[in-house]
Amino acid sequence: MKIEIQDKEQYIENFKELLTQKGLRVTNQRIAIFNTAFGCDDHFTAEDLLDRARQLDDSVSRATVYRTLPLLIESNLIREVDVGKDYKYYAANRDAKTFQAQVICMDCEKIFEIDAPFMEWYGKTVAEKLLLSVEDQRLQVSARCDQLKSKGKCNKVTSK
Amino acid sequence: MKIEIQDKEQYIENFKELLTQKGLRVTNQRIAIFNTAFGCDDHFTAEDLLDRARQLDDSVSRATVYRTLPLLIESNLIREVDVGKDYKYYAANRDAKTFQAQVICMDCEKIFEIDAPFMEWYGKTVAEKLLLSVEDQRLQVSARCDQLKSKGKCNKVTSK
DNA sequence: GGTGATATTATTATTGAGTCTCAATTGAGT
DNA sequence: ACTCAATTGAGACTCAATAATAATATCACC
Repeated sequence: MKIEIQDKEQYIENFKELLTQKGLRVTNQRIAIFNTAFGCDDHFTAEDLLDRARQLDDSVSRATVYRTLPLLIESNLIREVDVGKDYKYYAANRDAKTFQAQVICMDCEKIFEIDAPFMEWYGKTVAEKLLLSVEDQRLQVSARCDQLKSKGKCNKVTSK
Repeated sequence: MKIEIQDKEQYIENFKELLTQKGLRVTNQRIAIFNTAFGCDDHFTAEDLLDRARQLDDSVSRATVYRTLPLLIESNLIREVDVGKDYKYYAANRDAKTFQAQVICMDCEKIFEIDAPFMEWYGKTVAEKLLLSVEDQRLQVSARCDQLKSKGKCNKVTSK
């Protein structure tokens, strides 16, 4: 689909602009990392991103991936998803949607993100009662996909 | 207060019973770790627990703390609290209350736990729509205690 | 009380995600 | 093309947590 490609071109232009605006350089590595991250349809870890980015540019190093991730998050091109594991997941922000709830299957590690505006209000209310100002919040649901598996709909991921 | 002490005695008896029921031994180290963990009024990390347990019994090792923690959790004597840091917090379960929401102050790392039955229902509903069965869930709120600090009520913790 | 099989332990080494250092390289303005 | 500060990759490092191992304690039986 042509529109998708044009979309991506536009996003990469935005990314380049953001870099120059911040006085940062447009390097091959940053572009490779951006293209990889933004091209991912699923949730990915920093290590996933490293592996995939190296397929575009094998000079990309782990340090650069970790250095570029905050840039991509800050510019709202990707989002960080903490599901209580000891590593973080990330996902491309292709549309303007925000999600406040994450459901993760403990078996296949598939992540579902859900818009939960009520929850946002709820957490804010709870925190304000404690005289705290909310910085960030999320509903984190750990689940199992027995039903999905029995229907053959569970995309079991290769073991890590 | 005498009642408190009796309570604790009863809990320690429960713990000893659980150990023997599982065919595990009642060792000095396990008792020291239990006493320390159950005696903590605040939230503590595994490392905190190690330090404090060693004040009772300096032979307690880090590995034993990490081995005993799951036992204490399984027997419902303490609970694990994941606040999105790269280490976990724990807290004694002195009463039968369960909490579904955690508010953590990003400045002083103080943790507030709140009973949020609505949240539990909400998460369950969300997961079931995805054909997933809920294993565990929590509302995680990251906040700042500016108001508490300005009132001198923020118990700033020593820097880690 | 002694004996042996078995748990349990402390010590040490290792893992794994993420960070830091620093010499070498590179992009962008001139 | 030249310059120089920004950026890089490689590898050492951190820190929480886990595994491996060899020493120690405990229990059942005598």
